[in-house]
Amino acid sequence: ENIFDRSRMAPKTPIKSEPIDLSKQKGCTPERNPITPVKITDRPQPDPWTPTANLKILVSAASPDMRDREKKKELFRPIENSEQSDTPDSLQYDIVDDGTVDEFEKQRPSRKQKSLGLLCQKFLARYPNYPLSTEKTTISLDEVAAILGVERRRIYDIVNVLESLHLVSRVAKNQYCWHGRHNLSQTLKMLQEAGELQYGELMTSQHKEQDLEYKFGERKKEIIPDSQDRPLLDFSEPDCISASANSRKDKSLRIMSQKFVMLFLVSKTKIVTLDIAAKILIEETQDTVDHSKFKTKVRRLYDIANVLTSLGLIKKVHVTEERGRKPAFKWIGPVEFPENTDELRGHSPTSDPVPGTQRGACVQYQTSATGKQKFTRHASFNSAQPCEATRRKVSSEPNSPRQERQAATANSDENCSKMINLAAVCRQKIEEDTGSAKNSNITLPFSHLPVPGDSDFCVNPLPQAVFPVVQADVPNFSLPVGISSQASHSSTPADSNAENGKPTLVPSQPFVCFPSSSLFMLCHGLQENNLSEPLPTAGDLGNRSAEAQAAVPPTVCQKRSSHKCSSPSAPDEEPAAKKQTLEHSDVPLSLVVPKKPSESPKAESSPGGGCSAAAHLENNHLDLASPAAPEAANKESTKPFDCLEQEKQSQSKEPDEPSKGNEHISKENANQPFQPQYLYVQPAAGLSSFNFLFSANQAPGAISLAANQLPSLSVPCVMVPSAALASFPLVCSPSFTSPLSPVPDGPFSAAASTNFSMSSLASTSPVFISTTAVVTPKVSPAPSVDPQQPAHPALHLSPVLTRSCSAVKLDSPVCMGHPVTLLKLQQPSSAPLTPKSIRPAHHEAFFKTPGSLGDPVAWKKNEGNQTRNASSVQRRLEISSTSPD
DNA sequence: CGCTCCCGCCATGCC
DNA sequence: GGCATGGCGGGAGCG
Repeated sequence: ENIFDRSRMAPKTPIKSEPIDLSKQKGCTPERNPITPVKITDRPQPDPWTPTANLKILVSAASPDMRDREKKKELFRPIENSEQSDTPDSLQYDIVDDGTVDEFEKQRPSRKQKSLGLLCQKFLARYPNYPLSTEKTTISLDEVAAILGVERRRIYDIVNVLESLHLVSRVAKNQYCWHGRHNLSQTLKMLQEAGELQYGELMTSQHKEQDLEYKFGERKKEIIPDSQDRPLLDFSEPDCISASANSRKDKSLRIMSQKFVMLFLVSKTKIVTLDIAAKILIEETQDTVDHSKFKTKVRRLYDIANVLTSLGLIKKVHVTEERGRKPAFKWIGPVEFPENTDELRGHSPTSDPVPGTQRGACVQYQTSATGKQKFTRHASFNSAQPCEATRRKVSSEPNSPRQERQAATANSDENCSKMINLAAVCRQKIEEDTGSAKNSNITLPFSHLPVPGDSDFCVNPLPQAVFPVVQADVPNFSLPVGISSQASHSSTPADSNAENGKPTLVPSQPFVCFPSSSLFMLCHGLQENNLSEPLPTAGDLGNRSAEAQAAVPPTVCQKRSSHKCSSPSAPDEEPAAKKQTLEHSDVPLSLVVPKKPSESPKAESSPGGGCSAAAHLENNHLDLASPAAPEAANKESTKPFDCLEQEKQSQSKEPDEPSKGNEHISKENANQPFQPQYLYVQPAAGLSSFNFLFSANQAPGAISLAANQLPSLSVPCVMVPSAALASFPLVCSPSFTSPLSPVPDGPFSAAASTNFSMSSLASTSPVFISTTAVVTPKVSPAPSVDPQQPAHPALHLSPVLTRSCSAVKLDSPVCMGHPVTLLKLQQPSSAPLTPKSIRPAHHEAFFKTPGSLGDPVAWKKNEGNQTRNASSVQRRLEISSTSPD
């Protein structure tokens, strides 16, 4: 024990680093020692803090209780130091304590020393933030309780909150599995998305507490009936876990924790006061809010807040209002999540626990290196969780059994409010569907989250994560083909490939809308710039390329996928994407396009017929692009598409926002990213009733299909039945595929992509499929700007992909993934596209900035990436055209 | 004085 | 019935 403590002590000071984690395992971290002088002092003192130390030790030996106390004390000290200080005071502080009271203290450690927050820090210090995927750390509640010197009850409080964020998962009685923060980003992303669905509007609109309260109350009741009970996100644990364990009733603390986090994520200000949060949470749960309940809720929130504070996700602040000063908490964790959490991870280890910093950084980071890492990690991650991984994608939830259950339930149930859960559900479904239908491969990347696409709904993001999508996308194309490709990449290069893949395909598409009945849209995401994030690698290149890619995405994606496999290029691309993000974050996408895919393509190739498809894809994208593409390169090409879309949009627009969004996007895109382009396909042969729009970006695949022979298309989109639509304005499609897709595994991932089958379509109702949310990126620039875009055809869309990744699943039956075959879309190339009006020049004008979109939030422009994209969904597709031809 | 929130009773539910 | 969980709220530490 002594040893243990010591190590800890040393580190104390520097809080930042993750000393904690390391400490325990590694012992002392070098860092620490050096860091604080203070420590040194500490060290010198051997074990005994106080003169009586020795005596104490003896006593403790005799008495377990004493021992515990001592432990506590010691433990606390370190922690306190770390926290409180950074300053040397800590030493003094400690010393003082020791000296003064010694025993007394032991007996009566100050309340602070016993706080849940400190306890949680101690707890966290025992485990690495980013444990190797391979190692699974199991936590024994009894053991931990004993070590930390607290009753088990307290450990439950901590673990429940950690579980809500997926830092741990329950494996069995008394046993929890430590996952660390690898999935934190994803989890947060999911929560953000879920939160937006639930609270987004409210928050967006304003923070006012009251407003919120009211709104929430109303909404929740309306919307979320059930959701409350079940965890929005389930995090399930690994498949492995016994399902039985979970069976119990939902843990309110866990749900509460998630909701609480959601509030932060949705909040513009990132500050949430306890009373508001309590009210909101109470309302959800119950109608009656009596004072006592309120008090209880607040107490719980304190518990949760303490843990979150220890995690470095929030910090306490005070908000002064009319009524006075109110306690509140501010979110200091990551705001935008790349989908990949991984990035962070990579860094994090180094850095520390203090989340704030890192996280914030995350976004920024995205350097190539990071990106790579990410992927890699994912891969590893997946591997780690084999079972699940396969099925679900990694990202989202690892666990499966539960999830499955939930999913199932959800499906059946309907969970309710769909909107709310929609995203999640959709995702799952998609996955499931795909899986079942296809292979299961689907694994999709989705895992990330579904990104919602729309501005409204989806707030988030899409971003990065997406990548996986790509893969998915690929698969989409044609399974057969896709698969091959996927497989290949998966196998290969693995990460890179995967990454590439993701983007490629489908990136993310954002969503769909549709009012009109007969239309069917497919959008790809565009990627927003961000998306790309996934791509880590090359950073630089990436930027541009990414942008370029973004524009191109679809095509690119495909290419990528293929490329990836084959070549290195892939990596680059990804990175690029990221960069884009970084750079342009704002911009989402541009339409343009891209082309280029071919560049690398090939390699992978495709195998046979299917392959051919794949191959085609590339070609296709070309095709797609072609019409546009060639131009695309120029950017102008896009126009046509735009036109179509616009029209549609106009029609569809129902949602105003969307349109706006689009516009915005476009502008942004202009910057660089791509715009999403869409191809409008007239109903051709079989589709009589449907019109299709493909996003140029993604389109490739799809299109290609049409053009080519693909027997069936698989689009990574989601389909929604019109009926469903009615209720909802938008649907996002996740790009399924993509999302995370780490897919390394391969097969599935590909599978993931959804296919739509005509049958589904049959309904005539309008459907939208989007892959990515991309939406609108800023197109405009393209024309003029060529600079960016032009660049890297190779890139591929990655960015887009990313976003799109998040797929949405629909609960409704609608979704599905059947393969659709659109055979006919004729349009192979450009023709279809149409351009109705493209406004090239204007595009910028058209596109509104993100801001215009409704959600400002989304806009985080910053890198933002992701978000933006999401919103795009609705947007129209405007593309700028530039001069195509 | 009031914000925090520790502490532990006790309900719930699995085994 | 025993045990693991975890809801809950009294009431005390602390600023």
